[in-house]
Amino acid sequence: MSIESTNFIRQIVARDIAAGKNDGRVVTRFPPEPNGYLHIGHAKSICLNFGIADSYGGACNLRFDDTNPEKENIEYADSIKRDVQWLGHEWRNLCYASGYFERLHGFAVELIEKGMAYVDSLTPEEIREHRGTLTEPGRESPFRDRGVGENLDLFARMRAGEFGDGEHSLRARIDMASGNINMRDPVIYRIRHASHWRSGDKWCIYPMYDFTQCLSDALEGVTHSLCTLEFEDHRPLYDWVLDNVDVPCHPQQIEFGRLNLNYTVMSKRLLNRLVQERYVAGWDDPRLPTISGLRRRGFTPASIRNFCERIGVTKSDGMVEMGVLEHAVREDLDNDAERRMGVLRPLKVIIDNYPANRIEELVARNHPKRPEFGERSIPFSREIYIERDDFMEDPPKKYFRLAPGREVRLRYGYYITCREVIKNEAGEVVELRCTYDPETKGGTSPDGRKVKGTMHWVCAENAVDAEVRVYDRLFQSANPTSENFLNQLNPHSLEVLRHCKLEPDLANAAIESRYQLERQGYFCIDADSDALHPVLNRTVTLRDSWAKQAA
RNA sequence: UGGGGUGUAGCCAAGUGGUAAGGCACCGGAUUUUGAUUCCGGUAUGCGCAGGUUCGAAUCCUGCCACCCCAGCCA
Repeated sequence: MSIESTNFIRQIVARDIAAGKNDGRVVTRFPPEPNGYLHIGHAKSICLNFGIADSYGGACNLRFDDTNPEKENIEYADSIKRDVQWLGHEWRNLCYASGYFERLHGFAVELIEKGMAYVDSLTPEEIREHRGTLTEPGRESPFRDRGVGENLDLFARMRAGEFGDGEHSLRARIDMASGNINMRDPVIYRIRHASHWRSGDKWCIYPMYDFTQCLSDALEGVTHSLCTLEFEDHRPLYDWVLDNVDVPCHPQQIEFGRLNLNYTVMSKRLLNRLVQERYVAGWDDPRLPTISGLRRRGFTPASIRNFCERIGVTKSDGMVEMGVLEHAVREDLDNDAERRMGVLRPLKVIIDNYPANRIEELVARNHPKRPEFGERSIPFSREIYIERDDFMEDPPKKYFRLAPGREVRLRYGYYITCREVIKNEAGEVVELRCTYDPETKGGTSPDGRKVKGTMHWVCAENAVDAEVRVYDRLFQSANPTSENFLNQLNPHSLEVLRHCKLEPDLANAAIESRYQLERQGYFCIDADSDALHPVLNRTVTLRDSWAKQAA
């Protein structure tokens, strides 16, 4: 059920193909920096880039934009590859900006030779002072007019390691008076005596983003270089570099709005803090909007792809409601997940007129609408568990679950009627005594009498004891800001339920397999499970019009 | 007082001069052994605001307003 939308970027690509631009080729790339884990916002970019390549017979590269050795590492790079693949995409080439370091250096030399770049010996602070402000032009560096020979010599010595970090930098010679601050002689190389996760200690000068991105794109023959809105005013620089150096092609940068999702944060910096400072259990904490977190939570790749398709791609920066993502998983899992029964907050029910030693097997469908999913048998006996919420001693109007004297249907089981309520000394209901109607096996009565409620249940004797982790939004605020986000954490974002009772079939469920627990929601078997003790994550609840009505 | 963007329903989003698609959410109703799913129906006399052009404007013009991004040797 994948919808292929059109959007302004696809229109540009289609138009370019029709016009014969780039000989009709389409090459895109997804260029993450390996300094953190991917999140749902990256998924939007991944789906866009790979999706366009797919539908126009092109190719998409995965390229690590690894020009800042101090922040990057291989763990991040590995996680990125894993996540892209899990989402279901295949890159044509696996590339690294660091793989272009030698050629990038050559382009820098070319710029110097043309008098379009110079070695500046101002300190970082002085450079900042010279840059001017948003409303005032910058001032030229006293080193701006150094001769080509001197620049070449200094740049060579920068590379050779003769200088310390920050002593010199290489700057593009553009326009210190430009209204666009990115054009005020941007630094394109800096000295950093740091070892790089791929190139080791080979380099002590590293190219900056603006110099690297456009040239990497050109070297890979990228036709459409898609990035987010904040790079819009870098585009003149992107084009300047490509226009002034001898490259095989000139990719077109196109910007789109990044994804914002309410009740969560998407910034890598903030996510990193949540992980490093232990507000969550790791990058794959199911409460996080990271790909690995969503995966552990039970989201499917298809649901994420459909979500990305549905929210569209535009230049307006909007805030998408979490409900859209939730709808996407429900839709996918409703179709694909097998059904089981499980009781999260058990209440014991004893069926007085059912023989004490008898256990019978009842037949349940694994999916209400897909017979090919088959059937399973579930045990039934005198003692069962039902959900505490499914009983009320003094029910409100329109409540059609169990109550004193009421008859309900046990799904795939019998009709039972509540005869007696057993309480402890504190007055809490601890047990129900019921009777069943032997004529209603399977859930229908020969006399055709109607019962309003159908409830899930689990046979007490054979139930599997499980831990279930139920999640709520990580933040209480729809739009947590970087200043207040720690204060906005939702203290109830994780609730661990122990001694939940599942039907026996679930004892052997595979890690990462997904089920619908009928009437409750979709759940995913967590990696913390062991043979005796499954752990489930609740991905999302079912829609619940009763909860809405009761509230 | 600089530069670059964006404004269509509660949220996303089509629309490219011919009379406001679709999705999510929401509200009705039907079916239902999951209060689920599914199915039907409803929800902008209105497109940031004000003028103008035109037989006709969300689309073109003018002026305003609001919001977002930019002053890392981060990406």
